[in-house]
Parts: sequence; structure tokens; C-alpha cells
Amino acid sequence: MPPAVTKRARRKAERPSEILDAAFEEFVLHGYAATRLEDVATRAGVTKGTIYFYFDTKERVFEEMVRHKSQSFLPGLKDYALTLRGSATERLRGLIAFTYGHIAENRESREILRFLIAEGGRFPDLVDRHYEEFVAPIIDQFREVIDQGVAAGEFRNAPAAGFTEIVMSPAVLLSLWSLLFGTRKEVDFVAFTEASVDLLLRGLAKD
Amino acid sequence: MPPAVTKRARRKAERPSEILDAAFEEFVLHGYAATRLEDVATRAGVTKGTIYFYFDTKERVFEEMVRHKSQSFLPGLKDYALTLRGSATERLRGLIAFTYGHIAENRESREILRFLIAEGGRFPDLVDRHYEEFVAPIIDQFREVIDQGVAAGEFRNAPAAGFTEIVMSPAVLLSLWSLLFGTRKEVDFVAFTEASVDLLLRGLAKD
Amino acid sequence: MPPAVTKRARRKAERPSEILDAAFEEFVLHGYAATRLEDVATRAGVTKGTIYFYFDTKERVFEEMVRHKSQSFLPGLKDYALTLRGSATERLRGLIAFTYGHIAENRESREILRFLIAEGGRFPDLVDRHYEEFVAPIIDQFREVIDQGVAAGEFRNAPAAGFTEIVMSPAVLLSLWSLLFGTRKEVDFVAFTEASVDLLLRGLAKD
Amino acid sequence: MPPAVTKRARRKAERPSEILDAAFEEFVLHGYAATRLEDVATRAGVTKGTIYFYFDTKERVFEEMVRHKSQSFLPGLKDYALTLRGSATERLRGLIAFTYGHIAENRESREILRFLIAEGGRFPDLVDRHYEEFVAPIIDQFREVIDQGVAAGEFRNAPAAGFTEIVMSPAVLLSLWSLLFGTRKEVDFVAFTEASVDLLLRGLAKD
DNA sequence: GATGAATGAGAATTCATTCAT
DNA sequence: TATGAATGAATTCTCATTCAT
Repeated sequence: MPPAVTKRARRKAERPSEILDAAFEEFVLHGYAATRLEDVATRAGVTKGTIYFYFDTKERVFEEMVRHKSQSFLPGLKDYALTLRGSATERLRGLIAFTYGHIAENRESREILRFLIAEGGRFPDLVDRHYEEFVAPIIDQFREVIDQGVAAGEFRNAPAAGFTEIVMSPAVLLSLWSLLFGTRKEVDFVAFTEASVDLLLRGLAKD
Repeated sequence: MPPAVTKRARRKAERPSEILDAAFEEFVLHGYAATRLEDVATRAGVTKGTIYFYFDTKERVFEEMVRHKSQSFLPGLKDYALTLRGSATERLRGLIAFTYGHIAENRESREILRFLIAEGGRFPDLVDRHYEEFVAPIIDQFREVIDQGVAAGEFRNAPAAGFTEIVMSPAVLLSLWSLLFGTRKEVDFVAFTEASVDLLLRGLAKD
Repeated sequence: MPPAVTKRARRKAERPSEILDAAFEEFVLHGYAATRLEDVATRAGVTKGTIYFYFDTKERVFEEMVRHKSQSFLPGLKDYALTLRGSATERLRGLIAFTYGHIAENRESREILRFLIAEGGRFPDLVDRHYEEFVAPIIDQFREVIDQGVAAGEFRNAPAAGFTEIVMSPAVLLSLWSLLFGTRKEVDFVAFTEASVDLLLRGLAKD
Repeated sequence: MPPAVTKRARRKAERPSEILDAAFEEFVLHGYAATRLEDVATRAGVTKGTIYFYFDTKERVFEEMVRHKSQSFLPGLKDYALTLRGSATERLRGLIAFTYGHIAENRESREILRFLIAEGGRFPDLVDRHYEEFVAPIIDQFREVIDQGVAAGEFRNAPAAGFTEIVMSPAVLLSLWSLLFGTRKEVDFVAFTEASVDLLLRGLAKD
């Protein structure tokens, strides 16, 4: 018989992630340097000492938090990509819709971007790891579809095919826009995405 | 005889801008919170007290620094726009080349963007002012050319014409790329710009 | 077995009052503004940080210190008043002796007066609270005895009966004298009190 | 012909006293330590440097200010005393009325008292000088009249005759009251003085 | 495991004082 | 005489980190 997982034990197992969730909120609110671990602890419902039981330093808390919050996108993308059917154009359109939705509208994703930009100088490893685990796979996914489209004669062999990042740039812009202006300057996300897709597909199209 | 500008007076007049230049470098190096005004002072060749003679608080130093460093682009853009000749396509190409060069390659411009992303929550007025004085005029400049191209029948009336920001998004991506990876992942700026221009102009072109 | 009060716990419970005692001495020595919390800490045998663990600001330390040091007189007065016997004259004499002894000779009481005079502008609430908790009850105590004396026909209904504060004024003068001249100009406290009592009682006496 | 005193020269001669007047107001407002010489300068319509031209240090400014503001009472008292006529009782009553009016109601006199209490520890010479020049002469004036009253058989040889300060104590109390409570607890000055005089004269009277 | 009292290095800010002009 | 830019010592307050319980 497996040992009963008591509530206490369960909570214990969840502590680190509760702390990281709380840390995320506080770091979002105040930035890395201005965040007090004391506030993180309070928000997580523990005390300062407990944080130090799980994490060595404030830097470590920050790093782990970024990792913790970065893990949600990738699996979803891969699964989604497998469901794509139809022409390269249709598949690219699907990919864009999915990715834009995540990059531009997902709050956590957006704030992680802010952290990386703001504190990247202090945490270069974090940035590089993020690139490997998050950015590169997305780019690869796009590149694959585009290459297939070129091979299939749907897309012209545009120079942009060698800079797949360009395809993601409107989403990044949207994300930045949101980081900068919050709710002060709202953008019509759907219309913006539509316009971007239209421009990109026309730009890639043969003829 | 013109009144002799004494060495002391000359230095005095330059002090604030010397301090702001030093502040820029320190803020780039360490970020807002981790920058010590003492280091700014040392870099500027003065003492802490002198900074406080010219600026009330560290926040003020930061704000003034951002303003100080933001003033270089606009006049150049307007002047350049006046020299543009040829078709809307040619003019748009020129505008993109000029703007991308500034946004993506100019170090100060790029670091200002980092400051706004990182500290925008603390300085929303700064962000909004930056939008008014810096972002909006650029967008307007692009919109004007695109509208003319549409009116002249060179460009189709793409939905992207209503979201001129999209045209700038590859430049913003480049800028961010540089902020994130510094010299660790270099991008061929010229080729990237070429690819973007190609994609955009094809995307906008009639037919 | 009673729960052992550990050394640590005991010390912890006493910390705030140890800090306030130390603060009192330092504030007496240098005044509010010129007192360094660092010195208070050293005197209390702790470090700066500890003070801030218990008190938010220097102002708070000052306020709490005044409260802490103001609490000793009142209970004694009430108890003492209950032991008074004899004619109103005798009881008034007893009250005066007791009160003068406290106001004029008690060092803490005297220095609190100095603090209130010196820093009252910055801490009006402190002054008002002191009045309610300290001054008013004393005045009431005197008023009661005087009124009884008037009712009993021992005292004439002098206008001073309506300004009981007058009865305390020699004690306040003594207190001030001590604050101003310290040991440089000693006053014979007993003789002074005797003279005051003599003057007051003669002034109040019927006929 | 005497040299015309130009406005500039006249102003120059008045500078130190203008500075001391301004210093008085600032010291009243903030206390010694919290007063900024910069604010004194602004109030006096000069700059910081000018203050240092006339006074060596902030301490000197404070000391000179106290002297400057202490000089107004004495001559008036002596002149007034010379006009007193009638019985010792009448003369004492007159003296009390005059002195109380000054001590208790004169703002400058009252604030000087506050300065001496608050900063006496730092400026003992100032306190002693104030005693010699201000307090002692007043006491002497009272003692003279009281002694004359005793000699003339109007007053009994009360022990209080040896502590003339007692006679001034109600005035000091009033002054302190005002320092502590400002306008928050007003006292009927005339009635209070009447009650004090009544009590004192009855206390001193023969029979 | 968890707590929270205690530490102490560190940073922003203030302001009396100086001195070149 | 007067100015005001510049200095730098001093002080409050913060907070990551430690560790006895």
C-alpha cells in the first residue's frame, strides 16, 4: 500500500512552487532589486526562513522562478503543431495564431520577457537557456513549415525564409506594447494579428 | 569684447549633462535599482553632493537621463524624410533603412528601450512621454508614406496599413535581440533588414 | 513543570523596553535630532537593525520612549491620595508634597517635560496624550481637595480655586529651574516647597 | 556734512539683524538641529554665503539670535518700575501685571524660553548669560518690592520672601502652557493673572 | 522543516561649511 | 561684500542573510 500522502506532506511538496508563484507576482510588481523576499514569503504564506530552506539566495529564487514560469508553452506548441493539416499557408496561419496568442496575450510569458530584458545582464545564463528551450524551438517550428511551403512551391524563396524570427516580430511587438503601456493603450489583438498574417502571407506568397 | 566665459562657468553649464551621461552608463551597467549614485558621481568626476545639487532624487536623475538621451533621433528623421524622393516604395524603403538603423543599431536608443521596459512600471509618465515624442512621430511618418502609396495605387489597401507599427516590428525585434544576447548571438543586420524590407514591400504591393 | 522561559525568549520580551531606556538616555544627552539611533543601539547592547525590527522610525522610538517613561507617576498618585486623612489643608499639603517631589525631583519626569517643550511642535499628539493621561488627572486630584476645602469652609472661594494649575506652578518652576541650570544653581528643594506650601495655604485660607 | 547713508549702506547695516530675525522664525518652526541655514538665508533675502560672512557657524547664529531677541524686556521693566507708586501691595500688583504680560504673552520671550530649555545642554553659557541679564534682574526687582513691603509691615515675613521666584511661577506656568498647547488649549490670561495675584497677595499679607 | 529575531553592510539623502569668482 | 557651486561627513533606513530555538 502506498503511504497516504498527508495534507501536510502534500503541502510540503508544493511549497517551492508556491514560493516561486509568489515570487513571480512580487517580481512583476517591483522588479528584481526592489522586491523584498519578506514580501514573497508573506504572499506565499510562509516566513523568510522557509524561503532560504528551499533556495540559497535571492538570485536563485529569481532564476528558479523564471524556469518555473517558462515551462508551460513548449509542450502545447508541439502538440498543436501535430494537429495542423492543410497547405503550408494554412498551417503557417495556424501556427501564427497559436504562437501570437501565447507570446502576446499570455501574461506570464510577457513578464518573463520583461525579466529577461531587464535583468539579462545579471543572468546571461538564464537568457541563453531561455533561448535554447523556448525561442529556438519556436523558430524551428516555423522554419519547418516555411521550408515545406517553399519546397512545395507555395512560398517563394524569400530572403525572409532565412530569418524566421521576422515572422514572429509582430507578436513580439504586441508583447512589448503591452509591457510598456499596460492597459493605457489597448490594441485590438485580433485585428492586429489578422493584419500581420495577411501581410506575411502575401509577402511570402509566390508570384 | 564678448564676456569671457570662465572655465568655472563653462563647467557649471555642462555639469548636468555630464552627470546624465555618466548616469546613463551606470544605469546600463547595473540597472536602475542597483546603480549607486556615488558611482555615477565618480564617473562624472564630481561628488555625490553635486548630483543632489542638480537633481532632487535618484528617480529624477533617471528620468532626466532618459529625456536627455532620447532627444537625438527625431530631428534627424524629419530632415531625412524631406530628402526622400521617388515612388512610395522607394521612399518607404528609405524610411525603413533609416529607422531600422537607428532603432536597432543605436546603442543609446536600444538601452533606453530596455529602461522603459524594465522600469516602466515605476515611471509610467516617462513611457507615455516617450511614446508621444518618439514613437508616435515615427509611426506617423510611416503612415504618411504608406497612405500616399495606397492613394497612388502602388500599395494595396492592406489591413496592415491601419497598423503601421507592424512595419517597425522587425526593427524592434532586432533591438530586443541585441538587448537580450548582446554580442553572444550576432545577427547580420544588413541581411536582416533586406529580408524585412523585401517581405514588407511584397506584402504591401498591389497584385 | 512550568514551561522554561529560555534566555533568548526572556531577552526578546525585554528588548523593546531596553531599547527605550537606552533611547531615553541618549535623547536626554543630545536631544531628539542630534541623537543617533546607532548610539541608542550600542547603549542597548543591540545593533541598528534590531531597533528597526521593533520600531518603524526614529520618531516612533521617540514617541514610544516618552510613553514608556510617562507611566510611572499616575498609579502612585491615586494610591497615595487614598491614604490622605485629616483636614482639607492637611490633605492638600500632603498632595503638594507628593506631587512636587515627583514633578520637580524626578529626573525622568523632568526630562519628559523637556522633550515635550522642545519637540512638542513635531509631536503634538504626544503632548495632548500627555495632558490627558498625566496633567489632567493631577489637576483633578488637586481640584477635588480644594473644592472639598471650600465646601467645608476651610478655604475661601478664591478665584484661584478655578485655576488649580496655579497650585502646581511652583513645582513646575522648580522643574524648569533644574532643566535650565542642572547642578549649576541648586535650589533647596525642601525649603522651596515649604515656602510654596506656606504661601498657597495662607492664600487659600479663610480670613 | 555727514555722508549720506545710502539705501545700500543702510541695508548693509541691517543685514545681521535681518538674518537673526529670519533665524528666529526658522528656529521656532523647526528647532535648532532641524533648521537649515539655507532656509534662514532665503527668509532673510540673502544667500547662504552671506550668513557665513556675518557669523562663523550655525551655533553662532543661534547664540546671537537668542541675544538679539532677549534684549527687549529689561529696559522696559526698569523704566516701568520707576513709575510705580503707592503701597508695596499696589506696586507688587503692578510689577506682576507688567511681568506676567511679558513672560506669558510675548511670543519672542516664550520661544526664547523654549530654546533655552531645548538646547540649554548644548549652550550652557547662553543659559547662564540669560539668567544674569534677564532672570536675575527681574527677581531682584520683585525682591526689592517685597522686602520693602515686609519692612513697612504690609507683608508678613513669609518664607516665600526668600524665594522670590515663586512669585513668578504662575507666569512661567502660563508661558509653558502656551509653548506646549499653542492655541489648542487657550487660557483666560486676565482671569488667570487676577487669580494668581489674589492668591499671592493674600498669601503674603500680614494677619 | 519552520520560525523570526538579530545582524550589518550598504545606499539615499541632507546640509554645514568652503571658496573661487 | 555677496554669491552659489561643490564638498563630504554624517545619519536614517533597508533588507539579504544567518542561526538559535
